[in-house]
Formats: sequence, structure tokens, C-alpha cells
Amino acid sequence: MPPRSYVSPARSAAAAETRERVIEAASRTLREGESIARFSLDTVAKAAGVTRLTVYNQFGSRRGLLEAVFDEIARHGGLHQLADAMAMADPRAALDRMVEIFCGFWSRDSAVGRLHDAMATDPEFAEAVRERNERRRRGVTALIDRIAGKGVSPLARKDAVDLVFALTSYPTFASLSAGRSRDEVCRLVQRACHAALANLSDPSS
Amino acid sequence: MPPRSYVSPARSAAAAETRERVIEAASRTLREGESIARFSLDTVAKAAGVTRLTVYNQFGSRRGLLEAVFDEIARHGGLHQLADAMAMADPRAALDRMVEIFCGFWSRDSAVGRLHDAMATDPEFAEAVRERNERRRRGVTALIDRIAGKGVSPLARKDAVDLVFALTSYPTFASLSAGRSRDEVCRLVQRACHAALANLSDPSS
DNA sequence: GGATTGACTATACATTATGTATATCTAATT
DNA sequence: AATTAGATATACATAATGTATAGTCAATCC
Repeated sequence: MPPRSYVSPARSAAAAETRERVIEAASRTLREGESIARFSLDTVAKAAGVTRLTVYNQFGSRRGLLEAVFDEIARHGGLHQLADAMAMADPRAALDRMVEIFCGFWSRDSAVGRLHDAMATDPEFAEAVRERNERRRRGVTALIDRIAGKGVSPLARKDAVDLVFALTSYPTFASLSAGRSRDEVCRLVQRACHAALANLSDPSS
Repeated sequence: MPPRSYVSPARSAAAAETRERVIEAASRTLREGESIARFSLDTVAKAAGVTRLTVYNQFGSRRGLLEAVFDEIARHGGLHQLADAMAMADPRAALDRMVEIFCGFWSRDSAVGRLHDAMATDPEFAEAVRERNERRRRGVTALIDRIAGKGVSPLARKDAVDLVFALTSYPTFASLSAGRSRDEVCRLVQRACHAALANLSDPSS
């Protein structure tokens, strides 16, 4: 006879609570450690007050944990504001707003940078991050299509999209952040995006 | 009595030869493997036909080997042409040439990208790479100072320098390389740099 | 209340990688 | 012929990921 499975509200709630605790401890470890190299399951488990095996039970692997942290950060990172930005009447203002939102996202939690570092050592995790980044690309593409109008060649559009995509990426943000506040970086990226868009009207130079 | 040390031309030549062989095998491994994660000293040693201990004798550590590979690539990457570029009369043309040289450098050897990935897991190696990147920054700074002339504020210069620095970085190059030839990326980055420089004359928008 | 079940724990083990220590081998140099 | 530098062979320490197995404890079901 098959073992009768049953649901347990109190226990699944407790499980969800420990899961949250582990994710919290993991992102804290990422934030405080100076490098992704120190990010071991042992450290995280101890920080969360559980066993390393519990982490495996909940997330399956190191990558699973990293992806869970990534999801958590994306949920609380303010990216939901993108919907409002995309709905703005003026597409150029929408792009400015988009830059603002992403600057906020990149700067809010230093764990974001560590997660980008994790892409180097884990190809599958890199793929997961890349997929989520495609959302940013789609947003940029939609806005630039609205800005460009009809008379602009597809190649010029692709150039503009890829440039703005690169300018709003985390590596660019991190590079420009040396010696600048979040707002200063934001304004600088906005100006650079405007300049990249200028080529849409005047593709000569 | 102290042991009498003596030099041995034939033997140091042989040592240099194996050293070269290990570096060659290491960069080949970086180029062929799909990720830095597979880059182990064991693999490299086997590919070079030596023992893992020989690698330690020559390079001291994994990071030592990576730095040696980095040096090798920098030597044969065409960066010596930068001196000629910097000596050009027209600083804008010099900047174009600089972009060209770096696009060539980033694209010549796919191992460059893997080395950038290694920065994530090895903070000290990251520092070594960063130091060498400062040479690019100094070049950009010198050119922009010549382009800007006297009437431009230091902050506007810093903005221009940091933007051009970010635009000529490896992450930007890698991002723009999807679906573009090396020359196309080069032209795109050059245009973006021109646009970033436009803010030097007109700091209003 | 007693059996069962799910989350967590304890312990052990396999594997892979870096790095260190010691003794040995070999060919070039004195 | 003795010495020496470079390379090897072998062994060991450490740390990290991941798997396997048995055990604990409280919540749930009958």
C-alpha cells in the first residue's frame, strides 16, 4: 500500500519560515563577505542556525540557494515599478525613469554584485541571470521603438538598444559608482542614454 | 659553509621552455573550456605534459599561473600600439584608434574573458587586473584632457573619462559582441564615445 | 492515545581542488 | 666524481560540494 501523504499547515509554515531564515542569512553573508569565494553552504547554514543538510533539503544545491536569493532580491528590489514606467506617455521620460529604477535596484543591495560574480563560476546560474536580464532588454527595445518612430532602420535601432542595454547593465553601474552617489550615477547614465539615442535621428556621424 | 649556487644556461633555458609550455597549455585550456570553473591545475599540468608540482614550482599558486597567462596575453595582444596612438596629433582620432586597439585586444583571445571571470573568485587577482586597467584609464584621461581644453570643469571631465572608460571595458565589449563583428562593435563604441564627448562642449542637457 | 509522517539532525563517506612536505631522479655544471 | 637545479613520485592536510543512512521530535491522523 502506498504511504498516505498528508498536508500539515503548522509544519509547512515552519518549513517556510526556516527557508526564509536561510535565504536571509545567505543574502546577509553575501552582503558582508568581501567576495563570493567565502560564500559556502557551511557558513550560511551556521549563520541561519540550521544544518548544512537542511540547506540541501530546501534548495537542492548551492546554485539552488543562489537562485532563491536572486529571486528574493528581485522581488524586494523595486523592479515592480517598471510597469508604471513603461506605461508613461513620453517614451524618453519612461527611459529616464527606467534608468532610475535600475540604478536603485543595482545599488540597493550589494549582494546583487556578488550574484553577478557567481555567474563566472556557475554557467547554469549565469543562464538564469541572463534570462531575467532579457526582461530589461525587452523593455529597452519597446521604448526605443516608440522613440524611433518609422523612418529609422532596424540596424540603427539594434545599435541603440544594445548601447542602452550595456549602459544600464550592472557592470557599467559598478564601474561608474567609484566616487559617485547613486543619483549622480543615475544622471550620468541618463545623459549617456540620451546621447546614444541622438544617433537615431542623425545616423551620419 | 653555504651551498655554492651556480647558474646553468642550458638548464634555465629548459626551465623557461617548460614554463612557456605550461603557459601555452593554460591559455589553451582557458580558451577551449567553456568556463573558468574547469580550469584546474591538474588539467593544465596534464595538458602541458608536466606534473602538477612543476606548476607550483614555476608559478607558486593558481593565481600566479593566471597572472602569468594574463601577462602573456597582454604582451601578444597588440597593446604596444597604444604608444603610437597616444602620440597622434588629433586627440579625437587618437581616441578612435584607442578604441580600435582595445576592441582588437578583447576579441583576439577568448581567454581574456575567462580571466575577467577569474576576478570574481580571486580578489587578489582582481586587484592585479584592476591595476593593469588603470593604464587604460590614464590613457583616456590624457586624451580627454587634450580634447576638453581649458574651459571645461573637472567634474565634466571626470564624467567623460569614466563614461569612456566604461564604454571601452571588456564587459561592454562582450555585451555588444552578440550578433556583431569586431569591426561593427568597434564603430559602435567609437560613436558612443563621440556622443559621450559631446557633453564636454554642451554640459546643459 | 498510539501509529505515522514530514522537517530537521547526526554522522559518515565519496569526490575534487588547492596547497605543503619529503625524498628521489636526472642531467648539467664544477 | 661530487654537486646542483629542475622535475618527479608519493603522501598528507584542508576545505568544499554533494550523497547516503539512520535517528529525533513534534504535528497529524485514526
